[in-house]
Amino acid sequence: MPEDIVRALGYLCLGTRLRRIGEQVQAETQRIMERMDAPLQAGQYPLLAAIDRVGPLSVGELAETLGITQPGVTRMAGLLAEAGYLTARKETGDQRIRRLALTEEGQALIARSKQDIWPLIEAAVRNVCEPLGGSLIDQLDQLEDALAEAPLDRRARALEGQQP
Amino acid sequence: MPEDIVRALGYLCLGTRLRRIGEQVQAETQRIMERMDAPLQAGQYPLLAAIDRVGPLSVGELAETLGITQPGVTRMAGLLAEAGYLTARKETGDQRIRRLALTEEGQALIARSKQDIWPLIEAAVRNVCEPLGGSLIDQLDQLEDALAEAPLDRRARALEGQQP
DNA sequence: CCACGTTATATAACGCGTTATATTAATCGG
DNA sequence: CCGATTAATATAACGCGTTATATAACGTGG
Repeated sequence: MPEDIVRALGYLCLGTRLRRIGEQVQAETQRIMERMDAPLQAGQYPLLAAIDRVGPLSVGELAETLGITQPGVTRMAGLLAEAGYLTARKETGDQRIRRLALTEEGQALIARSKQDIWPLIEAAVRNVCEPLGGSLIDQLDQLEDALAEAPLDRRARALEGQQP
Repeated sequence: MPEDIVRALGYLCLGTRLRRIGEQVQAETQRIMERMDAPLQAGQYPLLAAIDRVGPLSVGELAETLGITQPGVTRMAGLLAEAGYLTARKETGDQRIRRLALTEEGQALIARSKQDIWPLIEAAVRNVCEPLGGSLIDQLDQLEDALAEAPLDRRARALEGQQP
């Protein structure tokens, strides 16, 4: 079995490595959500959660809140609107601004997620992260090892039932 | 200024967040490399570095070593070959295997990178990471704050000259 | 009051990862 | 020794981020 070069290069490949671990975590999160019949991609929930938390937001405000660029928000919001979870209406006063709000289905989806799905995901991620200690690189090492030993969806399954 | 929802959601958005930080780190690394006239994308160097380290590798071996999927390697290797840094020749014996080796230019690029570029990048990343302490989430918080205060390329500029 | 700069959003093209599937070479069992 | 299975790579299509640029609405100064 060949060595993991990205891990071996350490600080030099930190960006590549964070992305790689992030993709892994997100893919495993996705598997948990599919098992819970969540209809969206894992990365789409933060947009809905932001609106749920502070009320209708513009495209630009969402970009800031989510930490991604404006074209990314425009596209993601388009998909969520098409799927029926978001509506847009032009701001009265400033017609440039499109204010995005949750539809009934959007609100229902968030309610269900908060109730049944997010606690499970958070417990699984917490479960894999909490034993970690030491420096960031050490912790990422340990995180990857821990994920290899037991992926999140397996941990989620093990934790089911003992959640509130 | 709206709150950062991905940060606020904590463990629930760990995957999204690691990807986001990884993209940021890689983009800043890219800026350092451009300033040093490095001809490639930051993410392409691990492939070359792997071959430099252990000699010519097959597509499958590279996928394992890099921790990405085989189609990703096929494409990246195609681009690097087109750019003149890699050559492929069929394995004598097993004609299915394409063994990838560095060209003269590839070797020269790696030599220059090892000499002038990688130490600078590693110093910059180490500079931003070493002050971090505490749990993984805390460390990622601090990492993002530290990057916001001074991006890697600025740190690299400050560190230039005092590198070996 | 309107031409011009600014702001908000949209569109286009690309980077780099993924999954699913096709293609070709090797191997194995009857 | 040939047909079926397995293994290695390639191709296609998509996800989700980016940068660069276009469009449309707002505000302002000559």
